[in-house]
Amino acid sequence: MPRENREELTKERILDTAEVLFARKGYQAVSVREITSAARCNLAAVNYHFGKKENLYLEVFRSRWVPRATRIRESFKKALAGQDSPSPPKVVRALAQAFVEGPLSDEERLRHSQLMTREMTQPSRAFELVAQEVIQPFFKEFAGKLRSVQTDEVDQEQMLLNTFSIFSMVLYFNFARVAVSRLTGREYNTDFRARLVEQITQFSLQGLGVSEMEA
Amino acid sequence: MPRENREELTKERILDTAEVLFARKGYQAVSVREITSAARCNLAAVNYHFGKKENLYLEVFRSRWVPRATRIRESFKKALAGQDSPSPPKVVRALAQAFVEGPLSDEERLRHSQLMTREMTQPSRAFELVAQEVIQPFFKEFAGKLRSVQTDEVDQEQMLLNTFSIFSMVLYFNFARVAVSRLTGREYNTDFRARLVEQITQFSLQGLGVSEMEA
DNA sequence: TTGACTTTCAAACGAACGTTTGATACAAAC
DNA sequence: GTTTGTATCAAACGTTCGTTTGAAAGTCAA
Repeated sequence: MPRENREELTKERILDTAEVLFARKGYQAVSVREITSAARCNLAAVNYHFGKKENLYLEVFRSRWVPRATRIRESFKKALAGQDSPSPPKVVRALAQAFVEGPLSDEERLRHSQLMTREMTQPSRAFELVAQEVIQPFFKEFAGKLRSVQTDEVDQEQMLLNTFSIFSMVLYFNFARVAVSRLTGREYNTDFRARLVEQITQFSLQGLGVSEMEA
Repeated sequence: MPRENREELTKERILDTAEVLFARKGYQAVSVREITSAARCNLAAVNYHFGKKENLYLEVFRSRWVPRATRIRESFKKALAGQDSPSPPKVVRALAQAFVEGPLSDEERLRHSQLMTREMTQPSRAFELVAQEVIQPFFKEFAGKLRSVQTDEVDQEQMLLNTFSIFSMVLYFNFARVAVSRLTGREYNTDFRARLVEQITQFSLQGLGVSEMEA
């Protein structure tokens, strides 16, 4: 096995494992030993490849979280491709689908929103990365696509707050899925996810003051 | 100083300190030494009064979080007192106010929603307590007050999902206040909180399909 | 085959962790 | 005044933590 492959394999395995564990338990609750033994490599590998534990956490966001956020965003874009000014219902539905059904696996979605929620409740150095490279651009793009229709009446702050409102649902229905499943008594499967997309879409559209019949 | 007072003082001081730190940094990220030195007592006090660290965490929820949730709920009830079937706008506004302006101080609100968010993303033994004694009853009460107006059209699951949608905003605008402040460029002060109540109320009412003019 | 370089490994480092211990101080009961 | 029970304390317990070390194994160019 060539040198570059071997190096990559261990490093990548560590990143994959670390992301799962950090998302599930949080930074402090995961030990380096737990990561390396789950990734089937030596304890010293983390320090060799990443210098220290904190750098590994940051690298998880750089090399795993951000690309996944990009995939979600691409999925959102693709759903609206070929329409110069898509109607609000289409924009909102595209958003909800990208986040709740979207291109990710179920485990990936959970991981993604768990890591994000952790950074929002307790921002670390990774939050800068997340805010600058992902959230802010995406919010602007989303607000831009919505504003193209409902121009003058709604000022920029209102639009931003509306985006937060929609986004709060998207985030909540992902990270709080245990609680949601428990309280609704419904399993978190394909059917229920479709139902959640419906809920987010309809509630948001009405929240925005847009008739859903425009679609 | 009498025996019972002295005992209580230390124990209560530990609970107060522990709640602040657990909310801010999470269970694992807070050490017993950090708690006891911030509470100005001996290291062994935690084990003497609570047996072990995990019991202290649970007791924080029992003796601090739940009573605070009750205060929020009472505030919500009081705002609707004397009205046998309050209009949806009044119900929703009462909810938003109870959570965003409400009877708590700003720090208390942040603490409250941070602890809650932690339990939703990563349920511990405290989640059972929170779900059974607080969330479920409150959801039922809230849904009941809303349903009294819009009876037949909306089934129970729909009502529950609507409640989740509203609740997601309430939670989000509290726990993600750093991110919200950063992205809106607005300080989290009295004015902005009033603005957030307005946002949650209006967005939710429209989301529920209720004209805000009914108020 | 040698030498330079990269990666892996077992072992150990000091520090910090949650918890226990036994002594001490103190208030109330007899 | 002695006994009983409670609360606090400094000190130490064994364990686990993140990190470092130096040797071993491996790759590849010269």
